[in-house]
Amino acid sequence: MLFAKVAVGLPIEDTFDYSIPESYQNKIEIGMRCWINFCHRRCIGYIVEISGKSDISINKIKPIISLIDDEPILNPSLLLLGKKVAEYYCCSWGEAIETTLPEELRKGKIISVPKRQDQVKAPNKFERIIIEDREGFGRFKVFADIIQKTLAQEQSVIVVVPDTYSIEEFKQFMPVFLQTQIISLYRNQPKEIEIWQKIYKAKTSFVVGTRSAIFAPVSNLGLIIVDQESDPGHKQDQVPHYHSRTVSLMRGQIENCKVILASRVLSLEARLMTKTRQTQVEEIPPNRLGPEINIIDMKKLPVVSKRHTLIISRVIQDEIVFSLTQKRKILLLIPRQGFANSVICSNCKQSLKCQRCATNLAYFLSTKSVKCRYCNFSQELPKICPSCKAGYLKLKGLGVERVESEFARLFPSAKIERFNRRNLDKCKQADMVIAGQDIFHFPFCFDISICIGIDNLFTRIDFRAAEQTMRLLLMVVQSTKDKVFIQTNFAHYEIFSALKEKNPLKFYKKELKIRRQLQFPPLQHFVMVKLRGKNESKVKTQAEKLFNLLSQSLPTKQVNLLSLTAGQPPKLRGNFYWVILLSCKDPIKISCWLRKKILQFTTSGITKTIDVDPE
DNA sequence: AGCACGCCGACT
DNA sequence: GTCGGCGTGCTC
Repeated sequence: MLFAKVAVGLPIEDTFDYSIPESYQNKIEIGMRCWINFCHRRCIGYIVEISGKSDISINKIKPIISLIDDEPILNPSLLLLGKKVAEYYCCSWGEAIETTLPEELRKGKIISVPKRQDQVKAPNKFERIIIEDREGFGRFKVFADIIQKTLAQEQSVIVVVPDTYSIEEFKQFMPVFLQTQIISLYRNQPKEIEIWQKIYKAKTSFVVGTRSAIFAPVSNLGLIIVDQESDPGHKQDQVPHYHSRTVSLMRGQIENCKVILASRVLSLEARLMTKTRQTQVEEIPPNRLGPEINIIDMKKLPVVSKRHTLIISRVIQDEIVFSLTQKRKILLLIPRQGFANSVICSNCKQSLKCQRCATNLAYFLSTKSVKCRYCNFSQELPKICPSCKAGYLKLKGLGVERVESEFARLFPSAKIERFNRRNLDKCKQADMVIAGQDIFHFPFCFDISICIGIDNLFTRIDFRAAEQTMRLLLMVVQSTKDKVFIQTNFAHYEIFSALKEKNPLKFYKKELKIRRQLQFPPLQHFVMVKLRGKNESKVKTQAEKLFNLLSQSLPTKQVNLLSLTAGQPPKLRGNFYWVILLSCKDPIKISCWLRKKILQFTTSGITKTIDVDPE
């Protein structure tokens, strides 16, 4: 009698034993998919072990219905990677396996894969390399050299970038002979299965893709590059909430290969790694003297009138006029969407709220509508206040659309273009480009850059707010030749003096010190347990109950239970949220215990999700 | 996660 | 009496 241990893509801890019918006994291999009857349903199982015995009583064991694959579609190292991801990110092995696979394969689509030959691999070792590219794009030359060497040794390369646009960008920075070898990979792309299959079959491949590409089924892996490693696009927004940086290091260790983490502005996580001896650090210095940096203190500006608050200060306005006559290229950065942040009643002072979320609706001029930034709910702008039926509605908080219309009025002769990902060519010819943070996905360079409306980026109650703002502003500095203007009400903040002194390291040193004092990431890992449900008070009481349960049974002193708070925002898409925050040195220590606690804590109407290293 | 089982209230 | 609401627990 032969038994297979099978993992399923459900949030359940164990693998399950199934008997293997006679006809499959000499065909079955670890890493194949099969159909099984599980919990009154037919579902897909992933074979992770084959054994002559089982600890489960024989009358409970059901047979495998059928094998889906002729050959394993998961090789041993990908199975092991799935296991590590599950342990670290606190999900089941089956769930982790499923995130490594394209959707059609998770649904049972049959594909043919060749028999895997034993990998003949040059002796390699796990190596961690960190590159900070302060030049802006100089790292691509370094990448091209090492990629070429790796491919020449008949080893595969995986490059992970934060979004699909960056795949194209990466391609363009490669020399032509490498460009032609690139296979783009991202979830739900056309012909995803064919491409996946092609990568599986090839002896070596050069894959460039978004975060899921870290699971590409390449053979003979020799190099992983995580580019723009500090970009939030590297974090998966569904369970398991994995991060390309973390998974790339896991895979590098399993497959004994080089892992390069690179960025124009490194994350604090990567910065901390540079302090250890096992990490090789390379810095690409800027190839020119940086721009002059001007911090405009809005508190010191004269108030013109209460009605007309100035969008930009006089200094900046003069600078723009002058620069336009000199035909210099201007960037106006305003990282806020829409026309106005919120819509407030002049009588009852209530702002328009989303029906499904605890959020303010923002006004969009282009569609003359109000929209929720979280759930995309939108409606026409009401004429009168819906809550008091009196008074009129006022627009508050400037967004990019308002800035655009104001600038068109202020500088009628200038060619102003609002940046989006489809009008690159127009932006290249414009005098002035108005853009949000997404501008930095493209290799633009400006003479003058102006940053406004950034105050609420770093005053957010989020421990990463300062770091993220610094990252954005440093990217502005890197992309500017002559002058940078930053308009703020908080000119005395540390972040600005570090920028002005051109000493970002001063900021990062201090920031790391604060994180160390508070025992925050990257020195500790956060683990977030989110509870969600339709009934507000029930979510709250259950969250309190779970919090108390956890506090009574903390496994070791290394695990800290930090807080129980309402979600941010507290209501989203009709669900109320409560969040329990834990911290620890090593998530693996926490996840097994946490999963058990949470699995035994079942309450109907409430969904729990775990996010390790939340953004 | 799904889905069956079981325990209570409303109703022909 | 019994239909169905949802809370609880199991899945090889």
